[in-house]
This record gives sequence, structure tokens and C-alpha cells, in this order.
Amino acid sequence: MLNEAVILENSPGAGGEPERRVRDRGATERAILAAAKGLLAEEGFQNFGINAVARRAGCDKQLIYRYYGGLDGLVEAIGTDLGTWVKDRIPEDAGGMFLLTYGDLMERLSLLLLDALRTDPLMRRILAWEISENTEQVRRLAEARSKALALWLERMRGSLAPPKGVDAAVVNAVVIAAIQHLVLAAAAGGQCAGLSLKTSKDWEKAALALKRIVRGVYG
Amino acid sequence: MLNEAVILENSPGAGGEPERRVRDRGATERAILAAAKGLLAEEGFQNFGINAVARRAGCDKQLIYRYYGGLDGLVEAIGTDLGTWVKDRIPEDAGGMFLLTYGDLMERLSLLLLDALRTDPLMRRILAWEISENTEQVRRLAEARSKALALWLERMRGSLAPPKGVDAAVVNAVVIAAIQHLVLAAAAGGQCAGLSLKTSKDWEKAALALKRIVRGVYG
DNA sequence: CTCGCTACTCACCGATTGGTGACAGCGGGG
DNA sequence: CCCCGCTGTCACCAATCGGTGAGTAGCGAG
Repeated sequence: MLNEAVILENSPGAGGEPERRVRDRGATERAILAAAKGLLAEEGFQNFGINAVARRAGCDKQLIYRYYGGLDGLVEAIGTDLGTWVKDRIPEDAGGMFLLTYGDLMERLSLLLLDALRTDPLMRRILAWEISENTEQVRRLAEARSKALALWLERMRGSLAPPKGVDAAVVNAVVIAAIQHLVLAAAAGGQCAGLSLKTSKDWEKAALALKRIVRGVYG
Repeated sequence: MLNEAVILENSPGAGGEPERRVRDRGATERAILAAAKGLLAEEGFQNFGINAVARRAGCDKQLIYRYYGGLDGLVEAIGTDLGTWVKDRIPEDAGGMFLLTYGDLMERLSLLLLDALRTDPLMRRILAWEISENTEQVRRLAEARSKALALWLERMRGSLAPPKGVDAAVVNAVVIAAIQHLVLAAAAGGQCAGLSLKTSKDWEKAALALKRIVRGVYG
């Protein structure tokens, strides 16, 4: 019926550049994953969808369904891909640090985490996503992110034991919360609670305050 | 022509609830604003749009354009409406508190802010929105939120001066960041950095850690 | 009662979304 | 060699989005 018309419409006529995509499934899969990660990191989760990813990857969205089973599977793939985060971020001499006290350690870790998040837009976006939505999709991604971060912290910590007096887990969670929110607020609006967070001088002040806080609890 | 059919459909007949909307512009405006606030507080900013608000308000979206000039104006109205937040939240004896030190004050304010945010879904959603998007719309709303919060803090603070040694503004911003992130993470996923934040016992532990942190910096 | 203003509703628009089925074309295995 | 399977492309679907123009219904003034 309509096939003839369709065929005519698709006929290669004198038009533009066909630029036939090479038939390489692996490359296409990587392109899709990279497009998804890039899109999420640059644009955030707001306009993150099948169509946008396919557009950025330069392929048909059908392939996303075929290779990843839809957006959910793709997000999951981003999550598992986050497993490599630790390797990229761990300084090689992680085990060789000589930090005497738990306070030394936490001060150092806090500043490292601050910097790590500040320079990782993807992590930031996932963090923001976590906070704004509560679907299964996001929950799994959040778990992967959380695991990567926990692993990173563990590796960095080495074998230093926390002090007995205070509940270090809870205190650390509060400190991490502060760091994460500072970074998120800065990336979004350049300030937090009236404190400007744009120039490196701003960040130095924030880091100093953070140090003071950590020192305050852990002496 | 069709009028008869329409009239029949709307006629009070045996059918559903016609519930003819009374012709009261003021009431409609209030209904729209209430619908917008409720929708934002309950569903978040993700599905916050003209259609959704109109649906919840039970009126045509055209009225939102007419009375508020579109979503932007409506959001702005929500922002100005936030001006009353302080009055609703200030304990009457705000000026009569006898807090001896700045540390006493900040400890107390931190816990109050924690509770205030924990019991205010609208503020939380706005906060999350702030962090996830950076449009003019959100920026103005964020400003209103920020102003309301700052005013609240100022009123609560009274006339106690901060200590000289530390940069109180920066430290306080970090503490506030921690509080905000704890509340947001809890509302979204029930935990933050591995710390469960569901039961009131969890919150007691978090509050204790927060107190320790504040005490640590302000002595 | 009639007229006119205003509150209100409806129908429609183009764009975009997630999702699916059908088809084209290359390449390797029988 | 031919055929089948895999990769990639396209057209199409229903639903929803923000936005607009036209028209209806009720109330008060004359």
C-alpha cells in the first residue's frame, strides 16, 4: 500500500550525506552510554530521556531499547559504570599516608571529598537526582553512587580506627551532608545560606570552616 | 446546536456533581495558589506545570494565565506568599530567650531549623528545586525562600553577637548546609551517607551529632 | 427586561514525549 | 550461491505538554 511511497521517500535521490553508520554494536553501545553520561552530567536529570540520549548518541532510540532494555537499563549501566569511579579518584599512595589522628584523617578526607565532588559533574547530578526523586530507577543509581563513595572513603581511610567518645558514623554523615550540599548549592546557584561559593577564595573560606568544624569534633 | 447537550451534561440531573463554580475571582485565585503550593509540596517540582495546577485547582488553565500571567507569575506568588513563613514559625517568646553564649544560640537554632525543615514539605521541595535547576523562575523563588529563612534566623538570633575568633557566617553556612542536606536526603531516600534517617531515634542521633559539631566550633 | 461586563469553559494548535512494529542492508554460515 | 540474522532506520502511535482564540454563562446596572 503505502510502501511504494515510503520507498520513494527513502530513495537516496540527489540529496545529502547518507553517512552510513558502521555496523558495530559494541561501538554503538559505548556511544549510547557515553551520550547518557554526558547528557546527565551536562544537562541534569530534568531533560534526561530516551529521545535526548538517542539524539546525542546519533542513533535511533530503538537501539537503546534493544541494547539496554530502555532507560532503566541504561541508568543501571551508568550505575555499574560508576564502579570505576574509585580507581580514577584514588591517589596511588593511598595506603602510604601517615595521618596520626582520626581528626587528621577526617579533615583530610573532608577536603578531598569536597574537591572530588566539585570536579565531578556527573556525581553531582546523580546526587541532585537522588534528592529530588524517589523512583526505583533513581534508587538503584543512588545505591551505586553511595557504594562508590563509601568504597572511596574506606580506601582513603586505611586502617585508622575512630575514637571511642563520639559516634563517628553519625558525625561523619553530617559532615558529608554539609559537603554535598555546599557543592550542590554552589553548582546550582553559586551560593548557600548567603555564603557566596564562586571564586576559589570563597572555597578556601568554606574549606577552612569545614576544617574547623571537623577539628572541633575530633580535636 | 450542541449547547443543549452541554447543558444537559452540566445540568444537575441525576448524574454526578456539577458543583457549579461560584463566580468569585478572589476565591478562584486563592484556590489556584493553594493548588500550586499543595502540588509543589506533595509532588515536587517534577510534574509541576500549568495543566497539573489547573487540574488540581479544578479550573481551566486559562484562568492561571489571566490571574497570574502564567506559571512564572504563579511561582512568584508562591514566593511572596512565603513571606508569611516567619510569622507562622516564630515562637512568641522569641525575644525573651536567655541564651548565654553564641554556642548556646547556634545549637538551639540548628535544632530548630532542622525541625522546621523536617515538618515543612513545601520548603523542602523548593530547596530541592533550587539545587536541581537554575532558571530565572527558580532563582526568584529561591531568593524568597532564602530571605524567609534568613529573616527567621535573624529574629531567632536576637541581639547576640558572634564571637571574634571564627568566621561565624561561613561556619553557619556550612552547618545550615548540613541540616538542609540531611533533611532533603531523609525525605527522598530515608538516609544520608549510610546513616538511616527514618525513626525519631535516628533523628535524635543526628541531632546529637549536630549539637556536638556546633559545640565543637563555638565551644 | 435588556445590555454589557466579567468570570469561566472549551476546542484546538504545534511540539515533544515514551514506545512499537515494519523494513532496509550488510555479512557470515549453511 | 542463497538465506537468515543482526544492525540500523524510519514511520507511526497515543498521551501530554504549554499556549491561545473564541465563545458561553451569570450577575449587576440601567
